[in-house]
Amino acid sequence: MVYQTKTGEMIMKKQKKEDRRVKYTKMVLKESLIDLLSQKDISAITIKEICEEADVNRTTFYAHYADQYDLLRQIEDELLQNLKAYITVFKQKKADAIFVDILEEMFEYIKANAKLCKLLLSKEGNLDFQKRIMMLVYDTNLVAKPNETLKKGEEEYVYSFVITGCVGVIHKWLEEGMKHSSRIMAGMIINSVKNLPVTFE
Amino acid sequence: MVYQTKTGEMIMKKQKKEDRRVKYTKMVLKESLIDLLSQKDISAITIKEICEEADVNRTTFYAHYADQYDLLRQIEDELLQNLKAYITVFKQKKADAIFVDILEEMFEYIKANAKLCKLLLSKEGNLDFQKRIMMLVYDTNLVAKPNETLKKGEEEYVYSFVITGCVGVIHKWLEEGMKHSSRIMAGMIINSVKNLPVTFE
DNA sequence: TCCAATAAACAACATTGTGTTGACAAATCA
DNA sequence: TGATTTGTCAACACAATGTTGTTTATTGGA
Repeated sequence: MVYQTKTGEMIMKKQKKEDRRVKYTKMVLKESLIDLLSQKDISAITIKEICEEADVNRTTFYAHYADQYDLLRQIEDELLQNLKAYITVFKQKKADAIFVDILEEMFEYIKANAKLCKLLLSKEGNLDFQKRIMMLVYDTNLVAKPNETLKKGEEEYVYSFVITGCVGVIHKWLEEGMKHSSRIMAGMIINSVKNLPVTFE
Repeated sequence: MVYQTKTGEMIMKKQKKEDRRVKYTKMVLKESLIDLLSQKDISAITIKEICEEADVNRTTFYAHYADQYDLLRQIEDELLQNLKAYITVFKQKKADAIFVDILEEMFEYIKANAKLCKLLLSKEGNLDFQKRIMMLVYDTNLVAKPNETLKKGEEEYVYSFVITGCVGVIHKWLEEGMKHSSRIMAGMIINSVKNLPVTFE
């Protein structure tokens, strides 16, 4: 058996091993769904449609995804993973970055992927995606050090408040065509939360 | 023609005129969908299923709703309208109610409808519903008087921040089985927002 | 480079859900 | 009661679904 090595290696191999055809297929299917999503709700999109637009056989679709929702989920995954990687790289490159810098960078990334982000956060969007953004923020330790004045158990609620609040602001920013700069938006959030019983970074 | 009167009267009549049979049909269909929603995602629920569970002919379903999503939307509508009415009545009954009282009452209402609220805010839930809750909060003037220290345009973002933040807190509260009392939750939100550049009531 | 193993893509299939139609029965309300 | 509305049912054509076995492309080792 080739794969009887360390888990890490296995995963590495699996990633590299993706067939050119598979790569292409997945790419066009993703593009097709994103395109259709800008026209109508995911529930109104059929697999037949996605495949016709992508010029891929329907059977091929089923070989990779269970349904439209599964495909969307993987699109979301990709975006979130890329964002995470982007922030990680930024943190390494600029070790002295403070919270506002990282937030600004986050807004920049969202801006660069505005079309997709807007779709995923649109009114037809899924609450699960919002939750996963929250988990990401949580994981990357953007929000930290709950104030000691808080009772135990309360801090979790303040976290929820802040993170969902941030998502709401991002959403509004996208909807209004990103009129303000990333720096201004980052500053606005800092300003909103600076008096909350949590501190950052 | 009977209905050639003032628009107001027409609507009144239309509302009152709902047939008992129609009422029953709509009721069982709503119950059926809510029941199915606790088992699986709305996208996996077929109209056939809903009708079988409700023991209603599929044709009858189509007489009232376009699809599952339309039915769900109307369930949401009903919940939001009832909440709005509930708060309005409370405000009239207790004219000296301050913000924390109204918030508490809101949590009480959500608690009384916990099963449905939880479903609608679950990870499969729709962002549109969240947005409509926000509109409701906005309409009932729960959040008011933006601080004059804010630049124009910024206040809107703080609104978004606060309201989505609140929804996040409600969500977490429901998910964790409503361990804290409504009063405590209301206090927690007040505590979170009291230092924000907005005031309440 | 070539060959064999592997996996992807495809066309055709039966199945299922959809949404609509028209005829009929039951319930409503004035 | 009698006119009207609404629900029911059977049947319909249609479209989307998910699975079958077969063909074709890619990869990695000799």
